Amino acid sequence: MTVRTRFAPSPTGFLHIGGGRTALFAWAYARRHKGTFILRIEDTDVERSTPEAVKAILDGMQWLGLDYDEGPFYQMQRMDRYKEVIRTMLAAGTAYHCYCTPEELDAMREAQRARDEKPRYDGRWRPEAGKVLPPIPDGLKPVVRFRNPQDGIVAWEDGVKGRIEFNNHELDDFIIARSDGTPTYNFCVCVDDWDMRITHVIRGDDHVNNTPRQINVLSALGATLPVYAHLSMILGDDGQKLSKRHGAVSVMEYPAEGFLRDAVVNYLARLGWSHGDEEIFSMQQFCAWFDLDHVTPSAAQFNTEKLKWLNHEYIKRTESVELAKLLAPFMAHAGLDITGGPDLARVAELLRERSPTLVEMADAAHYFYRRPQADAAMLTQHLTDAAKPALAELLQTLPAIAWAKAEISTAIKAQVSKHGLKMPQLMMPLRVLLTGQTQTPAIDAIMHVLGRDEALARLATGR
RNA sequence: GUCCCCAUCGUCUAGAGGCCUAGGACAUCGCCCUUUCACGGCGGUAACGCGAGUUCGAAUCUCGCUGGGGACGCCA
Repeated sequence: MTVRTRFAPSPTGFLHIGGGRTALFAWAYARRHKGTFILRIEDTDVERSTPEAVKAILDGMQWLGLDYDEGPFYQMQRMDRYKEVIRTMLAAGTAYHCYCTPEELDAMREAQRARDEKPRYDGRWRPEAGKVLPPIPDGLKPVVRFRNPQDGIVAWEDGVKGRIEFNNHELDDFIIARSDGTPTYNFCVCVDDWDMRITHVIRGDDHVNNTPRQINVLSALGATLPVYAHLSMILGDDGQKLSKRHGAVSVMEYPAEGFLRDAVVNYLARLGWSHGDEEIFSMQQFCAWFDLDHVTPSAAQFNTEKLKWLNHEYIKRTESVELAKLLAPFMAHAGLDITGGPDLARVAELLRERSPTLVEMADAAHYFYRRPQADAAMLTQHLTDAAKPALAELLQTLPAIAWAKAEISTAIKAQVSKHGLKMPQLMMPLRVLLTGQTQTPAIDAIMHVLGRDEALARLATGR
């Protein structure tokens, strides 16, 4: 039997980081087993579903590199099928009409809560042998409820949590079709998973409570049950539940903040799953390794510091030409025109060791494309009287040397020793004049990349 | 309230009864390297929530407690 997994988001917002990881795991499981990965859009909540959200989810998955083999299927386009199944269930007696109004249901729940009971439908419209049902109210459209078994237990061997069981009497007869005839989530999922021959349902933890209901429906339908595997949730950096106030919760905020795709995927893969001591691995490697056995059942806290570290590792491993391509949009976004300046790949090469993200790299690249503003205090501090003669003489010698890193370094060191200075005494003023900063890569490398004319022009301002 | 789930360093985790005086990674601290800051190298601090039990032996199994989380919609 070939493995078939699915990712089934509801299009009510962007693809958040938790959904991204769920998709990643479901995808990886399919890839690992040479199976099929299906994308299904659960848009039966017409009120909240939007085309923009569908696009946002598609964009998020594409950025993560999660390709699907079938779909996207839209539940709204499968209405006829759901209604057909509801008709057969009604006929088979595994579902029935209920004429309770929402107000009636609210009152019922309230009363139960007041009695410290678990709120659940009391079955007043559930047909039983010998039971007399209430008279059908005029002009009221009924909902359809699933006739849930009242005895016994529903249990399954969860792919990540192990055996989980519920008592059927904890469950009530939930609504499978609204009074307007549209089917509800817990029902559509069953029909879809059945029709799409899903073998492994890998989804968020919050669905554990839906699982026994879905198993019961599937059983009533005579369907074979998939394997269920519930992934624990991802908490924010502060240990709190992820929400809008937690900064980057949308997957698409990560590329915007200068994170590399592979780094984010790698990081997500390690949240709740591990392969021994492996920390850095490719997507391909992940697919080869991924298994449910090593998915942790406990919740994981997102750690941006570690993501940054990983991102930096990936930046350090990226070819400078490739890095320049990734960096270019961030330069433009920072308002830096790189045409006419040094080759961006050479700049990236110098900055990669010190830039955990592309945003930070672009930020650090400013002075290569824009002359620094002289900071009076900084100059006073570093451009000392002791350094000035050395600088003046350096300016005399630089025009004549071969413009290569080693030659530049030699020329600087010559002045350092000739004027009896310590290295930093000349390096720091050079650094400030060249970059306007005190923290930069090596001076000789910067001068080399800047080019002789530009370097001399900047140094001349300190004379 | 009821049901369900979870529980190893600050964080992500290794760990499926002896290999654990609990390993790795991020963060943190110290030292080294050094042309500043980084990078890098070396080293350190730091955890099995508590209590019973099973066993010759428990981070690993069982039970209880405590603490977290989730679900209880004509939302998904």
